[in-house]
Amino acid sequence: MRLVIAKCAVDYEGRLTAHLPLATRLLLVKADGSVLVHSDGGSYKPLNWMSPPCAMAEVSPEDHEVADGVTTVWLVQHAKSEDRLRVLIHEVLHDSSHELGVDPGLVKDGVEAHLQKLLAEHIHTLGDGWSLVRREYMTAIGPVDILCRDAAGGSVAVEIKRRGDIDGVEQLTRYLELMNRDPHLSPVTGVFAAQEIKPQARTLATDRGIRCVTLDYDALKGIDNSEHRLF
Amino acid sequence: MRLVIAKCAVDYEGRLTAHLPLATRLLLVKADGSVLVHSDGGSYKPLNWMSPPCAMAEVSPEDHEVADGVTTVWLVQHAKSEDRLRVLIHEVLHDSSHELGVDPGLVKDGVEAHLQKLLAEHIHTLGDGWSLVRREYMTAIGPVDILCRDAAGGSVAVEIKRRGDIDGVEQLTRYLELMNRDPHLSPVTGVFAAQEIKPQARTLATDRGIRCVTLDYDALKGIDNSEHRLF
DNA sequence: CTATTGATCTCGCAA
DNA sequence: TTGCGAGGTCAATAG
Repeated sequence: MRLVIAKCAVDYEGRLTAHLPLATRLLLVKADGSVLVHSDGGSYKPLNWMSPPCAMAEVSPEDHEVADGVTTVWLVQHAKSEDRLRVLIHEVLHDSSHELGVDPGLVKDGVEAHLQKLLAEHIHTLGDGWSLVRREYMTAIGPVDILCRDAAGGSVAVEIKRRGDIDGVEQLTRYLELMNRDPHLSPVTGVFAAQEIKPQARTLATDRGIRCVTLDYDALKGIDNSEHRLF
Repeated sequence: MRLVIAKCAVDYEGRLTAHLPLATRLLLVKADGSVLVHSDGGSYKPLNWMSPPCAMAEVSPEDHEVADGVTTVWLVQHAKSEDRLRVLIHEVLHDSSHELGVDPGLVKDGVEAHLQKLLAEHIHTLGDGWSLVRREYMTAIGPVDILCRDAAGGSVAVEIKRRGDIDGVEQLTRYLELMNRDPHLSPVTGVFAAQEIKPQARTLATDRGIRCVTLDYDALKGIDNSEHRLF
């Protein structure tokens, strides 16, 4: 990893065109050749960047650029597209390189995938006698999060969100419409499950005969832990 | 801006829980107090981070952490939520600070707003004899990107996306439903225009009688340039 | 202030 | 490889 603090201007051409006027910024060159241009504020998103796979070459500035005070030009070209970045460097204030090695990576907990897995494993929390058919049940317009059967043997499509919004209700409605046209599945009822359900989404869902269930992530994890302890 | 290369482990607690095992990484502390943890690969997204507003404090490690080899702990606390980041530093390999000043910011060109402007100016690319009524035509549920008339004088609502997804078709459908209730406008047909249209979106649109058009940004720009050359 | 929507989205998973 | 949905989404804009 190479860290450069430099007075520079940057031009990007690719999916869009973008330009950064002359200022002092951090240029970060990673081991895979990718480049990030960061300012001293904003968020974690760089002002400009090039994603891997790409290659960086230091080239000589053109005459008019030399006249403007440019000393070096970094030309960063994406390997599989026409995306390219030109960094016009006027002055280098810091330049250092460091060996970091491969990162073991991030361990996450608490996102929707985990909710889905937990609910699938404990589908009976939706009702006594309920059973899982499968997760990510594929339909022509996309996968339903969970397909299961209620105590009476009726099919139930479950849509899971971390935050239950109107979009999620629309999505589930589309699935239900489609699945109810399939005589092998019909009738299919719907359950909208989320850690938090917005009032508008709840109203819309209820109006369409979709049951709303608020999920308690910690409680589900608790069930999971206590069941594991049985072994 | 402070740049630190250090052997460290990181724990995040907030909207989710995440952990980074011990490894050598870049710690980037910006002027607003925000912190980014970068590895030597991946893309522009940090492995872990804290967004402003937040405050960073160096605290003493606990006894068991000292036993593990921790020399310093950075505690980064978000100002308006319970989000916090703990960086357990084992060894500092580089540490430097730099004054960057305020950044003038990025200038962009080629996003959805430009597509809309270009298509409005060259509405005849949708069909001979077509004419623009207006951009951002206001309805009770929001603005339709473009309202125009076809050669026969029929009203056409155009929804523009950079990438055509199912959401965009749903949006256009809602506009069409509403507009077709207005006797002054009805009948209104729909055009779904995007640089790239997903198969599922195309299927849904076609099923609803909405025409799909793939936009070529460079071609539209080309038309624009060649027309400018006439003056 | 909240709500909506685009993004050079990025990232991960599954067909 | 490609497509699709989630994201600690972020960030800009409208209401």
